Amino acid sequence: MRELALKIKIYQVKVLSKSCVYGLRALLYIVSEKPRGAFVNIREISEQLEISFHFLTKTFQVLTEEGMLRSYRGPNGGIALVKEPEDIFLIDIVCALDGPDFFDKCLLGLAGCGEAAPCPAHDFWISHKAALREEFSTTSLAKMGTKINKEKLRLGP
Amino acid sequence: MRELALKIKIYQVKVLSKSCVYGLRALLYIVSEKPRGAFVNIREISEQLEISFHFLTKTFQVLTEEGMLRSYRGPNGGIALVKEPEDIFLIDIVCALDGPDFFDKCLLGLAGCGEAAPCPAHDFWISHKAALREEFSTTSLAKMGTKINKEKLRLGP
DNA sequence: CATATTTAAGATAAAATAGTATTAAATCTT
DNA sequence: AAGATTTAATACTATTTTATCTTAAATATG
Repeated sequence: MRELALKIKIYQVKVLSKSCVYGLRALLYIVSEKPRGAFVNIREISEQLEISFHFLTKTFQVLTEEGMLRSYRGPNGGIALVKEPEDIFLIDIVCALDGPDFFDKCLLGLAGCGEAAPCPAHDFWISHKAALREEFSTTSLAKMGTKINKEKLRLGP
Repeated sequence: MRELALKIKIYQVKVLSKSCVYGLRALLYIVSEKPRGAFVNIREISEQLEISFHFLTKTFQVLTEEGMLRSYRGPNGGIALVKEPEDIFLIDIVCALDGPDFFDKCLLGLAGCGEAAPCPAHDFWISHKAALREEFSTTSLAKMGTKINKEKLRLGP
């Protein structure tokens, strides 16, 4: 009897890490659903967005270390935004969770790629990444929160 | 004596997988350095671009399975492009190695995100990913090869 | 003060990705 | 035909990312 080999390939292209995506969704949830400066229960967020509680907790810990969130233990505790939503931009969250060089490095991963010694993809890639960086740098949590409520956009399943 | 804990965080944002980047660089090397249709020694490529020989071999195997390359064993063997460099586009390589949905899915990873039920990032993300897809779809290996030679662009260290 | 609630921190496990090594098969050269 | 060269295929190891679990610390409440 011959064996039938079936190979299935799972494709995945990453742009942002899971941690980063969870962080973005969670903060968008907070600004769109909760009053300003309120401490929000992590468990509630994890249930609403169907994200693992412990994983989300660790993600928030990074943001707390970075000074973006403050945390409060005990009953009615949780996490809260330190700054006003107008002053927090998407890029801040991405930088905190995925590093400062988001869309800022060579597509081909060559060290020192730049005007002086460009890789073949340099000039078309640089224009797109600059545009994306601009977009992320100028879009605040407040703006997104308003948009989410007005257009009834979804953050979870 | 107290212990001094030093935590170093390595940041990495992935756009393309290593395998995909290696594949792109390798094929660009072939079209910019070698005569058309020639069989190119994998070892040579790996040494020129400083990529692990075995890893590159595995990457080429995928491209061979996909029908983009043909391979030839034995002395003076190697791999060669099946189609003309004019007819191979960057997106073909990316699709073969990183999957067909490059820049084609929701930034926040929400299944079914689209016009009907968009996530908050949908409309600004969609325009950029469309532009990138367009760029990758219309840039051929031949075009890149010419450009690399004319502008003396680099593919390795 | 005791207890319940909640985040913090660390340990561990699972999954995905990247890299290495070994053996087999095909082809050329002599 | 024998041996050398080179890709193919498989197995193994290491690293990184993601996810889970457990314990500790802080806080509020009765």
